[in-house]
Amino acid sequence: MDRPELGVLLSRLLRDVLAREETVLRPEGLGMWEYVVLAALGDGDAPTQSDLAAATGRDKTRLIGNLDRLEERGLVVRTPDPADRRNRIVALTGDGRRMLTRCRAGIREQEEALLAALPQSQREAFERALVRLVP
Amino acid sequence: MDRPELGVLLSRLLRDVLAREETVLRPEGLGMWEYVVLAALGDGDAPTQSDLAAATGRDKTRLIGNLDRLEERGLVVRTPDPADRRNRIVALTGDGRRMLTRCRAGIREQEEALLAALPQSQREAFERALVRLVP
DNA sequence: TATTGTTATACTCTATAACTATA
DNA sequence: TATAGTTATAGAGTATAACAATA
Repeated sequence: MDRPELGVLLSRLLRDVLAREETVLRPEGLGMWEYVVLAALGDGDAPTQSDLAAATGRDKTRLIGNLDRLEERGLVVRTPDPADRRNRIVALTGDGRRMLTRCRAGIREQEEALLAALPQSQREAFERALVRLVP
Repeated sequence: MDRPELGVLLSRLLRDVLAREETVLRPEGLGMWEYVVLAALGDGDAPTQSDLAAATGRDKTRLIGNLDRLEERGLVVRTPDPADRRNRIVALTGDGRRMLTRCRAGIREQEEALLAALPQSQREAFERALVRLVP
């Protein structure tokens, strides 16, 4: 098949997807990485900041600013771990969970709009292939 | 279908693709953007630096460092446009074209290796969908 | 001594605004 | 005056190392 290189196609598509996500997140005053952090917390397995850094593929030092801002806004809380006082347990607040639910719905809508350009069978193959290719 | 968000899937896949490209480009001493510039020149339509900036979606000021380095290595030449002396025509040299051909072949190999994980029909649907989705 | 969270520093990219030479 | 190419400066994002508290 003759087509542009994967790097070119994927980077352009990703730019489009991120721009669509931003139209959802900006009205909520949420940055991209802040959303990623909320989403990781919503998925459960990220008790400490170290775990959270690993789960989001981010550096622990870059996480701190995001958590500071999210905590200021009352979307997450950091509480010292009684078992090991070096750790700080990060958790969503009620507001944080509602924010996450709202953003996820908006992003899902954006994805539907984007993928609507594909015939159904091609769309399914695309999604399956993506999941299979991702490391 | 229940799957991770497109942004997550695409950014991970793109990271993998770029890492594979780098294994091809690094031995040639070529940076990612330098390769992008060579590829745009190889595709023909990019006479002036302005055109080249537009074709690669890059800023004209960021292009300059890449062109400087490529010219030092003898992979491209910049010649003043006799018709409008403000313009500088950028063109591949013989070495530049050979470098491009070599890198393209290596990158194509890497893509084949990556896509080999997919059954043939799914792979074809994936590639068609990608091309259709890209803006 | 090793680890968690934090702060500080430096380095890379990028964006913006000036500057030149041509038109 | 406007444009192509260049240079310089400042800003964001990232990586690295050092630090305090705890184990």
